[in-house]
Amino acid sequence: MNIPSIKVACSNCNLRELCMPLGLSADELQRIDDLVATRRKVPRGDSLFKNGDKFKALYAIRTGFFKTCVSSPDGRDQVTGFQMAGEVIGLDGIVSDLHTCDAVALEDAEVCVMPFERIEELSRDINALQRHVHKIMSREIVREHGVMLLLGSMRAEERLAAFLLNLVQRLHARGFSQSELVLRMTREEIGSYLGLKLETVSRTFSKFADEGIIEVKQRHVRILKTEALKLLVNAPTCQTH
Amino acid sequence: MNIPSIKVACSNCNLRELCMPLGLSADELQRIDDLVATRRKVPRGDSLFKNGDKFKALYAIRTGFFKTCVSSPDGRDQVTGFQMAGEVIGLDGIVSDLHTCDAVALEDAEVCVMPFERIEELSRDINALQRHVHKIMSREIVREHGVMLLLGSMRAEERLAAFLLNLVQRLHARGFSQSELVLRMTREEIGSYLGLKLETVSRTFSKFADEGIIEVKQRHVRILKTEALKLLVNAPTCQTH
DNA sequence: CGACACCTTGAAGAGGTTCAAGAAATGTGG
DNA sequence: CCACATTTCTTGAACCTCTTCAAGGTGTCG
Repeated sequence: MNIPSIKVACSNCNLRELCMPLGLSADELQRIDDLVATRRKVPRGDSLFKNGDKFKALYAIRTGFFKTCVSSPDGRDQVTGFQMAGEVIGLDGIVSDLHTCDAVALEDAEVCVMPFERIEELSRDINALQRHVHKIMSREIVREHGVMLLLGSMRAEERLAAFLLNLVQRLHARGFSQSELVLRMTREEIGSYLGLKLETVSRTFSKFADEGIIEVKQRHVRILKTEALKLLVNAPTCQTH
Repeated sequence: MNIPSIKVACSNCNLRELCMPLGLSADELQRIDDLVATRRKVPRGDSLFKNGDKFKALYAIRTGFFKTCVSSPDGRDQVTGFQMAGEVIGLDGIVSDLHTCDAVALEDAEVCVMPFERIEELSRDINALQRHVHKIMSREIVREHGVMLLLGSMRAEERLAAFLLNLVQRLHARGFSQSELVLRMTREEIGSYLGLKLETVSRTFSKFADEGIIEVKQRHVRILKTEALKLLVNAPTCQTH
């Protein structure tokens, strides 16, 4: 009775409410268990998939932390997102049957492999799953709208403030602290995501620390004044008129 | 026999190959005709939907030109895309049942209203439609990755060059010229999309014109050296080492 | 024709980058 | 377990791109 405990099953996964729809019948739940073909471990630094890889599956992150990044023909690259437990990656591959970005584990990770054919098959039968898949994709579109707003119209401090608030908010939803976090990515990766150079990220961290808004020790960040960060995001270039 | 000619029908729409899947059976095609509930005219300057509106349908653009834009709580806004005939808008509304951006017609437009409930219903039966919906959403995600790369790592000239190339390429796919185009948006809207100020957009247009790469007369642009634009996009800050 | 929106151009200024050097942490191999 | 190599982070100073502010020109529509 302990060997079957290895069995991959959404029904008893504590992340289910993050990556699967709610309110499924017992029968539907059982069928969804079959969705996850296997699990796959990805050691820190390895890629789950790369630009150009054939698209076969979506991946639900069980543990660990990822970044996704695209690169232009001339070698520049851009981090398009950081993903944590319960989030789904691989959506970029659907349109052309090839992945168009790299997904790199920033710490040892494990993902649930959900073959896309099977997702499509099942979501024809289970309305809640169909709706769920649509929502996941729409959520990603809306998230990217937010990043475009950030990249297109915010200044360095606002970008970093928005970044920190977004991270703690997502971590908090997973039971972690609202005020303390450990960055899993380098300053350079943060900079790439935010459209800034690593020096600017570092300087801005220091500035926030000087102002008593946060405490920074390498990758350990403690937020002392959440309100100050929120103010920074919503009140741009100090217009008081 | 001429009143029914008003009937909304994908099966005899010349844009079908842009917004609908290929290789449908006659039967499937007939059922897809029912997808489009109505058409809706949107005069220039009006919104098709606004941030906060209830999400009910996706819209396929039949004629005209749209911009979509999001805005932050403090009033900044960001153009997230420009859409033309054959493209589908409204995907942002799926996740929360509310639209999270505005879709504004930049010229008199007409759209096909496709109630989302009906899309979901039909795509459970017609595999090609299901796959198509997934691809449309994935395509939007990939497009936004490209915009993030542009906003995060390109300089003004590269951004504008990429923007022009993208526009003509899409226009060309619709049977228009490869080298001549009429901008439907203001410099300010271009700037918002590209993360630049309108003056920078204007100056960069002038610079390209001085260099003989394009001709600009207000909103009329003629591309004289496509290759020069492509070079600008792929060869950044003149690194030759 | 006049009002309004849109576009262009110049000059000064700011925010972020680049280049450079050194400090701190991390990992590796003996 | 320590020493060394490597990666990551911080900070300063000079520079550059884009922005801001301002003024004038162009086009359009009632």
